[in-house]
Amino acid sequence: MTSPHPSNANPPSTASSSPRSPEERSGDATRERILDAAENVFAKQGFHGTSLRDLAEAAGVTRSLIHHHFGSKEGLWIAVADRLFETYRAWQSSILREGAFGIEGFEESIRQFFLFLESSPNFVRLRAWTNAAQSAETPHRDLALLGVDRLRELQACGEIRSDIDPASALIGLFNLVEHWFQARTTLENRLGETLPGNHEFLEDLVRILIRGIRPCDGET
Amino acid sequence: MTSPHPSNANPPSTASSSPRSPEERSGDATRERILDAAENVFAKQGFHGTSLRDLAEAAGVTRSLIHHHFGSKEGLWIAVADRLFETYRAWQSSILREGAFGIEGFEESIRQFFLFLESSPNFVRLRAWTNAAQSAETPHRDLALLGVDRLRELQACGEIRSDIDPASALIGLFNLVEHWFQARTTLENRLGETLPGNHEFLEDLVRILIRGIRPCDGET
DNA sequence: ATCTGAATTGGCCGGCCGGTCAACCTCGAA
DNA sequence: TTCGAGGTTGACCGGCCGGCCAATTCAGAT
Repeated sequence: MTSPHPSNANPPSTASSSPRSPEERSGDATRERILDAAENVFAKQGFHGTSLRDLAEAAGVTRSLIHHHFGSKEGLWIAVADRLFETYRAWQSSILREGAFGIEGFEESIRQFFLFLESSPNFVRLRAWTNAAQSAETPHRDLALLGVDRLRELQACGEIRSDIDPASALIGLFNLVEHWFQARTTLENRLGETLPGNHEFLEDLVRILIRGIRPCDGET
Repeated sequence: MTSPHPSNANPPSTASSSPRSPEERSGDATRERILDAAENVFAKQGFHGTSLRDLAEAAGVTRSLIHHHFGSKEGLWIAVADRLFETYRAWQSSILREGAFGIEGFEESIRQFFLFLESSPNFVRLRAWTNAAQSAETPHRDLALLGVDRLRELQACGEIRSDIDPASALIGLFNLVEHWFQARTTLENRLGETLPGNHEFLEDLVRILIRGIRPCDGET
């Protein structure tokens, strides 16, 4: 954003903490309000299932204002996706970089990723929409490949069985956790009370995956 | 001004531009043709991303004809989904009922399900859309619960470790396979040539899952 | 030959879509 | 006090949407 006067970058009214103030004329606050509302609506209805009028009503603003701040419906969608994905990227990066090494680090990654998705239903649903549309999406090759490298190191140390591709293990981890939340509604319909709770499933999943990728006794 | 005399205003009888096939006047054949085309378009673009005009053009018919045969856009969507889902149901049923017993039967189920999804990309994509929309969908509780029972029997025989919920194992199986195909495009962007091929991933997946759910030596 | 009913068509409708525009409001800088 | 820039609004546009309908075609029964 090009600002003609960057020297004085104070918030306009210092004590505007009241959330429902009708004199909220701050562009930044309005942007945030639109983003928050759009995130919920887009996550629920997808891009094509959502109209600009839906978004304007949810945010309590006029259509023109959305266009003023985000240029177009697609611009708003991208802004929503970028914000959600940036949160995710930061999370994943911290998991991969500061996570403990060894097989315990792998287990911890599963739990962390599970808890993150559990706390971000909008992210899960937006991912489901982009999955269905098979949209290009930002690559993040670096982080994914970093994860594969981590597993490859573990494999070299004999912590992971040698007869599987580390990429398969990584994909399995991410797919299992992500699809658990994406398919939860469908699974509830099909399994009813037989469906495990979130934490029960997480523990079973960790048990299965950890034993599944470890070498057998005496195996290198 | 619109002419209020529709009786003989503009006779379009002379020289119809597109010569339709003379024998193609069978209602059933047309229905099938519309269903086939709609399956491809819906799978690619989803319900809200597809217009009746898209569908008519893809099927080579007029909009009115679609309305005549299926009542509405939603009726066509449901017809497409029903046809795909019925194929899937028959498959799953045969897998669960005639599949070999024992842990080999479980392994065989993974492979069968994998091959089925590999051969039905439209089914995979339609499932992705319904997942994202979290639409109700037909329950099929019976088949899912039958699978859980199968695994519970195996667990009682000591073929499956006792410290996991059979439902978790079943969900893991289905989620892994289905999400592999649903997320394949995204994974290609992220992993590039590091992404395993279909069959390599299937074999790794079987290895991980089978060892992951088996009891340890000496364990009941 | 005639009738009949389903298959099929083009044209039309009201309504919603995303987007644009000129104006208005508000407030801080000059 | 003036001024201007950004925030905000409502009205408006052309176009596409799903759906509806009267008219036409045609295969097969009578």
